Amino acid sequence: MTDKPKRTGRRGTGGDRPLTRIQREKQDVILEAALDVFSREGFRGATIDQIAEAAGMSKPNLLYYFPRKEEIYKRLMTQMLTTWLLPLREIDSDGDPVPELRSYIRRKLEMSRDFPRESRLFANEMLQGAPRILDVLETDLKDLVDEKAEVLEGWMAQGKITRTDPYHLIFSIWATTQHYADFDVQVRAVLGKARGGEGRFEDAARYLENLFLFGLLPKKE
Amino acid sequence: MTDKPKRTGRRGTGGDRPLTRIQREKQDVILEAALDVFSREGFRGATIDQIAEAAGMSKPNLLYYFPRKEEIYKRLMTQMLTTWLLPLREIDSDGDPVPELRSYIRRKLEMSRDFPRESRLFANEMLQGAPRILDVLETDLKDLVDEKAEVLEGWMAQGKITRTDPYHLIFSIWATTQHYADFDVQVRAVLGKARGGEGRFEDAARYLENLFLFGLLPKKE
DNA sequence: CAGAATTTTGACCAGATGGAAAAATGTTAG
DNA sequence: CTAACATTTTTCCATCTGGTCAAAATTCTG
Repeated sequence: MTDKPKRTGRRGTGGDRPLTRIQREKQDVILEAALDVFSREGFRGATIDQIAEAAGMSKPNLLYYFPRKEEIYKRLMTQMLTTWLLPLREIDSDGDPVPELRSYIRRKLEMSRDFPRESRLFANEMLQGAPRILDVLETDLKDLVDEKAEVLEGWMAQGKITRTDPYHLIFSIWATTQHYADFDVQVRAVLGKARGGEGRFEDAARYLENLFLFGLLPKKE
Repeated sequence: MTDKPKRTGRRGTGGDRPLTRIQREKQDVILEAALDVFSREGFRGATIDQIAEAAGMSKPNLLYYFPRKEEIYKRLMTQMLTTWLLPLREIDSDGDPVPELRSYIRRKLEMSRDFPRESRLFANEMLQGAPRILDVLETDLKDLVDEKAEVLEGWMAQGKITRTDPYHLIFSIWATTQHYADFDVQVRAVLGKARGGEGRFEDAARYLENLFLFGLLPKKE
């Protein structure tokens, strides 16, 4: 009655055998295509057919690599979450507050520029109430933010930055930087052809740096 | 061959006759339910059945009032857009910059608190690339922002606020305030039970006011 | 109240959608 | 080269989805 180690599943990627070359390649192609579709349409709005077409393969073929839609989505989510939080992790409590914050903002803005689909994927999940990652938000993310909030509070106690709410400070950095990925259409539409080109990210970086450091009140000379 | 003014359509709301009481009531119920579903699932992700159930009526009955899904969505969009931009319109070029901006931020934050679904509906449309309202963004919205950007530039010229990019200034107010509606789950998850209650909006208001006025550098005494 | 108009329901339909099964084809280690 | 395994294609299916239609039920109006 003991199962021999012989493969029982005939599915491409179900077992524990190491992935073949083709499996690795195709999975990447699928995830890439899925990122496109999911980040635009959300989980419900995306269809396997759309993803398969974007990946250049047939639906059953795609389902050979990911047995169901949700698997693709989950993989994208976890993949994205780690890279997405990297900049926050990198904030160094031993560093100087101003350059640390400045480079955090810059890095987040660069992520919006270079990985807008990841940002939108995340935003889409949030809008839906984060049904599939709520637990991660409440544990891993919360822990990380708690930790960094303490760092910020330390800096405030030392008088290096002004005393303010560290959580909302983090929120405001997230909001302002991710805005350029999530609301990209709007940003372009409002800036128009003249200013909506690639330069918009440099403009945003300059503006945000100033905002976070000095606010809007004119400096008294 | 001339059509008599007699109703040709048998549909509830197709013609130009004034709406009956029931039509007005039911349309409101439907729009309310649709706001719930569309703001969570986006246009593609939402189904007529879901909306009908949320509205407490059968699908064909709902389709009697709105002949197709898209009609409901379009109505919600235009309805939302006007109220959504009200606070921006209300910025008064003759007012004092600081209280004007302060109250603009407060109003936008109140909208996130009181109309989070409208905010999410808008965000959802943005994420999808604004396929149905891109023209409005490029005309009405752009014009309005251009106008207000000029107001801001006037204030800057007078030295009342620091010289900075007025467009990105507006973006940053949008981003930070709408964040509390669109990313509500995340905000709650990170703040936890202790601080995630209703007080979070007051905290946010206090924080944002400070950020926009003074930035994060400590004030030199 | 009767007749007209409006509203609601139930049955139905065509196409989309997620997914299963099995046959056919390709790849690769011995 | 070939058997074992991996991949792809074809066919198929049940359910979901947007939407139609006629008949039944209800509401309004004179």
